[in-house]
Amino acid sequence: MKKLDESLLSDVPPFRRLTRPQIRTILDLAQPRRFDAGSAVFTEGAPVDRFYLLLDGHIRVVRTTAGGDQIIVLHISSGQLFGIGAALGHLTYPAAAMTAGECLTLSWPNALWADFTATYDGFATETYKVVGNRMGEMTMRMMELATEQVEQRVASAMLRLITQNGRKVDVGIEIDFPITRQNISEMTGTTLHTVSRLLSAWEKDGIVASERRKITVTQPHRLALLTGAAA
Amino acid sequence: MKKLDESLLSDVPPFRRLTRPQIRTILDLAQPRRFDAGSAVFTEGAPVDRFYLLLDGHIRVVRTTAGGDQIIVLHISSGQLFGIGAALGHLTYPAAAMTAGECLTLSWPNALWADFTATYDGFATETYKVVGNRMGEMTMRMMELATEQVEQRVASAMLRLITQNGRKVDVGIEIDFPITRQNISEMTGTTLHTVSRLLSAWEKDGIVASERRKITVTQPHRLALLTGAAA
DNA sequence: TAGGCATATTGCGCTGGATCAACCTTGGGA
DNA sequence: TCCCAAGGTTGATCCAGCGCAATATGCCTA
Repeated sequence: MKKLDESLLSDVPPFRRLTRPQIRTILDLAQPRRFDAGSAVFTEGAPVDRFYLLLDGHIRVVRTTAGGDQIIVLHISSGQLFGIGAALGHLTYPAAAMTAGECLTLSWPNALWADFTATYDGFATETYKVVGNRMGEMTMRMMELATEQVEQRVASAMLRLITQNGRKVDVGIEIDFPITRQNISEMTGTTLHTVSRLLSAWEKDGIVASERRKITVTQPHRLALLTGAAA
Repeated sequence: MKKLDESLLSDVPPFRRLTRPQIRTILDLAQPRRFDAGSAVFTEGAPVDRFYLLLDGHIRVVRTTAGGDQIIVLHISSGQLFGIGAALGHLTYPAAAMTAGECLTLSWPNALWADFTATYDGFATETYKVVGNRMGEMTMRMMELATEQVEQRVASAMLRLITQNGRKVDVGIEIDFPITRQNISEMTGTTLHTVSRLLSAWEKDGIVASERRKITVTQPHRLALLTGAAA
């Protein structure tokens, strides 16, 4: 196995304040791994034994209800830690991590979590900042689910996707990973049928352009209007 | 101001592993305060300057949407830390803390957070365990909002209330603080009308008994059936 | 004791969006 | 080259629960 380059971690917030030798040490302890599109990095309920860093690709954090419905709790984009149950006292993962497209990860055994936080200044702080942000996003989602109409929720979800996972292309901003109507319905608490109808309508209005498993937002500002301007 | 007794903190998870002298030190740094029912300990968007411990009473963590709707994110019961934006890198409180009934709090300036976590073994770990639990509860709520019918959501919310904030009385389990139909609707993303109808129906069936601002669950197991047995 | 406000109840009509159903399109594998 | 499974579209129907409205009731203040 060839050595990992230190530059991999130098831009990742939790590691940003570290020296090259420190990063070298951490990399040498890491287990790199590649995942195919649509596979599970870990599953809901599995024992928390490692924590992960997403080097490349996109990951969906997914929970399944007793009734069998899946919902997408959040998306992880490259450069973020995930599966950090160790930091929150979880014994089992509360959700599954599914790859959206091919992914590269690093991971470390749980036992190293305490070492990292104790040894590397800023590691804990930066990590918990991420946790804080995710909690903030989750409360936003809760508020939307509780108070907004489906169209507004879907518009909000799409805006969040292009903000966090967008890639600029000539006709607008494209969601950086394969995504289906079904996926969007799992993010917004609706059905793929309704999402399909909304996207069709928006496409007719020139707000979005979509192909199979791919969505591009051509007029983000108009999408933003749909978000809350109905009031 | 009279001295606070050390026994106040000896049963609170984050402080449980500490010695008496350590607790003495922490108490001497704390600012105690009493709040009337229905007042705000802090408001959404206010700068995070202190973190709090609820000694007695109950607190609702509340966010308000752009459209003016309030939603209740979670409830804090006595013995829990809250307003711990300091631990998550928040500069402003992402939600307001409203008292449900009279409350007693201790609070410390943010600057002490780093001291506490560094000095007192287990303080950080225990605290982040609480954060982990709250995240878990939030994802549960999101799943319910996204996939379940109103009746199931309200039943789940009521069960959660009596589990976390219930007091055993002779006829059943009573919610330990004043709560209105409106409050419940703000927890479940519905209207006070629908909640009122549901409670009326349940009362007729002998599942709950309610007075103004007070609800007692007389048959928790039947409520649990309503939660998911509809499938 | 009266007045006023917060809380709760209940009826009615309407509609957003789920459900059911049929069919189309695309791309990858044999 | 053909097949077929995954993904997407669109029409028709139905109903849970929201919005609106009117009324009731307990509680606090003066």
